[in-house]
Amino acid sequence: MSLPFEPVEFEPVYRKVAAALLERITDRTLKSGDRLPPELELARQFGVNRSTVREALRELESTGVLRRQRGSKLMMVSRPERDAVADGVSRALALHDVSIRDVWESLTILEPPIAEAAARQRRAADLARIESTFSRAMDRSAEAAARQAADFFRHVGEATHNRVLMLAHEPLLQLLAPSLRTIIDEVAPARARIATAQRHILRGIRNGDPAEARLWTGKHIRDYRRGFDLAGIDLANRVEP
Amino acid sequence: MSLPFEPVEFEPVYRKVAAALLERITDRTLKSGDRLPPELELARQFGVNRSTVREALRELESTGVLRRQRGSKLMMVSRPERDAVADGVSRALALHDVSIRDVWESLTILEPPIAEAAARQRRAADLARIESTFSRAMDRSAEAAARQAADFFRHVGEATHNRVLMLAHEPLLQLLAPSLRTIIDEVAPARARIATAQRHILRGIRNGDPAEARLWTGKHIRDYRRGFDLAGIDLANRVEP
DNA sequence: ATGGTGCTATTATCGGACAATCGGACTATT
DNA sequence: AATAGTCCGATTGTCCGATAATAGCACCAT
Repeated sequence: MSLPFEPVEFEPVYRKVAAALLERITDRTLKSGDRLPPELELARQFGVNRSTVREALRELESTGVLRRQRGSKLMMVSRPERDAVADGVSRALALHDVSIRDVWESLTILEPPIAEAAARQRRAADLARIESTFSRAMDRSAEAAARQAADFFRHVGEATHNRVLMLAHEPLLQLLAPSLRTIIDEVAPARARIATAQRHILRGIRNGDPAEARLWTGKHIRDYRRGFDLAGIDLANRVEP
Repeated sequence: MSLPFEPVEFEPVYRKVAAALLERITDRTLKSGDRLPPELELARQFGVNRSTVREALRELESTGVLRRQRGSKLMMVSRPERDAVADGVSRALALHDVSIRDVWESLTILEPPIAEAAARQRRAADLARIESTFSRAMDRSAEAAARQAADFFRHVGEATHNRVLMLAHEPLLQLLAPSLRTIIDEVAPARARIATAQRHILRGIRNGDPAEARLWTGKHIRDYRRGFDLAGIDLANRVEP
C-alpha cells in the first residue's frame, strides 16, 4: 500500500523570515551593497521577535547573501563570494568521503577545456595575472609552491571569464591542495615538471593557441597522477577538508 | 605604501561556537547520524547563552551539516545533501549575473566526459535508473518534459559514481531548467530531438561504449544551442535562480 | 581638510519565561 | 501480542526585557 498523504509541513518562523528576505535579495528588490534595515525594524515589519530575526540573519549570513564589512555593524546585502561557496562545496564533498581519485578525475575533465577556453577568451589583464603567478618563485617552501600551482589554475580559470567554470573548479583546487603539497615535498622533480608544464600552458594562452593550452594542460594533469604514485599517495584515500 | 598591519580580527561568539561544532563534525568526532546534545547542554558546555547557541545552530543548519528529520525536534549531524549544496551554488551564480551562455558552455565541457565516464563505470542499477527516466512520457506538460530531460542528465551523472562530477553539474541543470522548459514549449520538434539523443546516449552507456555516449551527448548539447535560437532566448540573458 | 568630542542607534549577549510538542514509558483495550 | 490511549518530562520555538560595547554620525575646533 502506498502513502496516500503528504507529510504535513511545518516551517519555523525563523526560516520563513529568512526565505522572505532571500526572496527580496534574489529578485533584486534588495540589491548587493544595500544595507539591511536594523534588526528591530525587521522584527516590527515581520511581526516577530528580534531573536527570531537574528536566527534568520545567521542563516542568510552563512550562505553569503548577507555580510558585514570587517569591524562594521551594518549588515549589507552581498553576493556570495567564490571562496565562501567553494568552501561549502569542498566541505560537503569531504564529508561524503570523496576520494582523491574522484577529484583528480574531475580535474582531468575540467582543466583542459578550461585552458582551451582561456586561450580563446584571455585579455591583457588575464595574461598579466597568470604571468605574475607563473613568475612567482617555485623554490620556496612546498606550502608556497603548492599555493602557486593552485593559483596558476585559478588564474587560468579566471581568464575564461566564465564564472560557472571558475566556481566549478575552485573546490577541486581546494581539495587537491594537501596532496599537491605532499607531492612537491616528496617528489624531487615535481617543481621542475610543474614549471615546464606551466610554461607551455602559458605560452598557449598567450599566443591564443587553444590546442596547445589544452594539450599541455592534459599532460600536466596526467603528470600529477604519476606524482601521486611517486609520493606514495593512495588515490583511494579520501580528501581532507 | 603598503599596509603594514593586518586588520585586527574580532569574531562574534556565535561564530566561534559554530566553528567549534563544525570542527567536531569535519574531524568525525560527531558522525553523520549522531544526535546533537540539547541546546541548553551545549550552552552550558560552551559557557554561553542558549540564544547564542541557537544562532550558531542556524548557521550550521543552513550549510547542511545539521538537519532534523521532518517533524522531529532532535537535531542530527548530517552530510550536506547534493540538492542543498547545489541550491547554494545556483543562487550564488544567479546573483553574479551568470549568463545562459556561461551555463551552456559549461555543460558543453562537462556533459560529454560525464557520459563517457558513465559508459565506463555504469552498473546494472544505474542503467535501470536511467532507463526508467528515459521511458517517462515526454508528451506531458513542458514542465514535466523539462524535468525529465534534467533527470536524464542527473542519472547519467550518477552512473559515473563520482560525487564530484555529480555535484559539479547539478547547478547547471538547475539553472538551465527554466530555459529548457521554454525551448520545449516553443520549439515543436524539441521533444523528438531530445528523445532521439537520449536514446543514443542510453545505448552508448548500456553497451559500455564511451565514444558513442560522448559523441551523442555532444550533439545533444549542441542541439540545445539551436533550441535557444529557435525559442528566441538570448544567450546573454542572465539565468534565473 | 584634519582631528577631537559626544550622542544615538544598533548589535552582541544575556537571563528568564511560556506554550507546544516530541520521545518514551506506562496502561488499557481488542 | 499488537494496537490505541494517557501521561510526563525534555526540548524546542518564540517571546520579553535588559545591559554593555561600539559604530555611525554630526558637530565643533583647529
